[in-house]
Amino acid sequence: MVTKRVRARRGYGALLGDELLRAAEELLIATGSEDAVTVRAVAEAAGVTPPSVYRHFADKEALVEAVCLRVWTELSQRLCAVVQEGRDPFTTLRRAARVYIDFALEHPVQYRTLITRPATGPEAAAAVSACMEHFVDNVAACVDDGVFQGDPRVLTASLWSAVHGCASLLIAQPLSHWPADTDAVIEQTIRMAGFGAALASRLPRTVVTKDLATSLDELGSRLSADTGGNHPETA
Amino acid sequence: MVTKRVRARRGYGALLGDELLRAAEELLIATGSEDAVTVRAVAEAAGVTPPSVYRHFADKEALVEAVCLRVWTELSQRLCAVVQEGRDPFTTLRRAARVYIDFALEHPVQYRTLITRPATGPEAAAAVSACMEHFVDNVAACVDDGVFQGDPRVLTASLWSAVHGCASLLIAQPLSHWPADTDAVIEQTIRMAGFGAALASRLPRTVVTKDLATSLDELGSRLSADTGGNHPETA
DNA sequence: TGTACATCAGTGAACGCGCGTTCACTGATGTAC
DNA sequence: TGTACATCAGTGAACGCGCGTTCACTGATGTAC
Repeated sequence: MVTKRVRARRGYGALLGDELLRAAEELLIATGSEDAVTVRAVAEAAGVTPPSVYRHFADKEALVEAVCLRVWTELSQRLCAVVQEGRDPFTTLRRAARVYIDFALEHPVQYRTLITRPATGPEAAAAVSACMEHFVDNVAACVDDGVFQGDPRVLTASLWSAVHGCASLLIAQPLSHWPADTDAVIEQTIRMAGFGAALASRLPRTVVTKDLATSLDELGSRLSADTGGNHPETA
Repeated sequence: MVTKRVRARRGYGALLGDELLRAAEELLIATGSEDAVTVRAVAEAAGVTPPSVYRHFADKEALVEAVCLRVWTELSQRLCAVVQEGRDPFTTLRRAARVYIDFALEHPVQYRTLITRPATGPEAAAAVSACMEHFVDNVAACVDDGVFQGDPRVLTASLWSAVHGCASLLIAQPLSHWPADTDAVIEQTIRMAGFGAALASRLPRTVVTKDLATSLDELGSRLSADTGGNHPETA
């Protein structure tokens, strides 16, 4: 039982709306399960009785949708901030990927809830699209730069798959199946996706494994020499 | 209301166990939601009363776990079949990726349920590990072949991220944000992941976008010439 | 071949619970006169 | 400055529901004698 909330002054009733949203999100975090976010639990966490919730949200669905909207919006803002750092598109893309995964790992339950629930309301749908568009725009810029080739939306779908998949697996699956070094997995995934998207469109449908390996070795040493002899990270 | 089930002959009580499993899985498919799999609903679908379920499963949890085990086992078998086709490791890996994604899209709800729920029982955990190991073994073989470099478990984690992420996004997110051509997205993702894993470990930490693009262009035309002048798939 | 009986598959009714939601209400507070 | 009143934030009690689970039971069936 949480301390009872002091009733808002007249004209300030809307305050409870925010408090309910915060309470719902904290409940989600604390329990790790969307099922725990019940109207009753949220009301109690906010120090209020269940019917009060209905003064601010049409029903439970609207409450959960509002929570998701907050999270999508925050993610979207973070990605936007990355874009505004103004680096070249390829670097920006990799930075955005890292920010995306970090965000997901910082808010595992919220991320899972977001990505599982198709956004039902128009606002939430817009927030999802906004996230997506940050990636698409950046990928299109990579195509303009010549580093990627092909349909930006298809490329984005693949890149997003890798990034989302990495976050999703790290959240969902127990550590036992995974390498201990989470950071290495994230970095490897981002490099794989970025360079893979650049390379895949340039290769023929079938390649001989040995030829591929040899060509990649040559390419690697040439580019390493160009950048001052950095050695590839072959642990 | 489903037709009532004829009571099993004496000594054949275990039959109901299978029927309940099938009923539960069909319910999962039909409704698209794990929440719809209630003891009551499963019992009714099998033409039986709720208490009967407890003659075969300790509780609801055990029932759901058993359903998941079936699905993991089937996926594991399919991947095993791919490995046994006996192609070179890199090709096998790409085939396995395709089979994995196809399986997930054929069984979207089951796949989501599987990947969301950490396997609680020892049998299910073993089935998950088995799936994972198919990939790890194959990736290790690719390392032996020289096409990949680095820790097979880290490489596998990244490859699995891409493959799982592709399936997961296709299942979870509405079509609106996606390119219409699902098949193109899947193929692009698999190529990106495979070639990306091969390339990433060979590149220095930082590369100049322009140099990368030029080098990749050269590499692409050389490999295309080798295989008889196939043109890269730059739609 | 007949019959008593143990075993087994499945039932009917009920339990307590927590859920989302509704309804008529209370009592504080700002405002009009 | 005082007071009546409309408005507003939030309440208390209850509704019907479906859930997982338990319990004592029923009645068919194979088997031992």
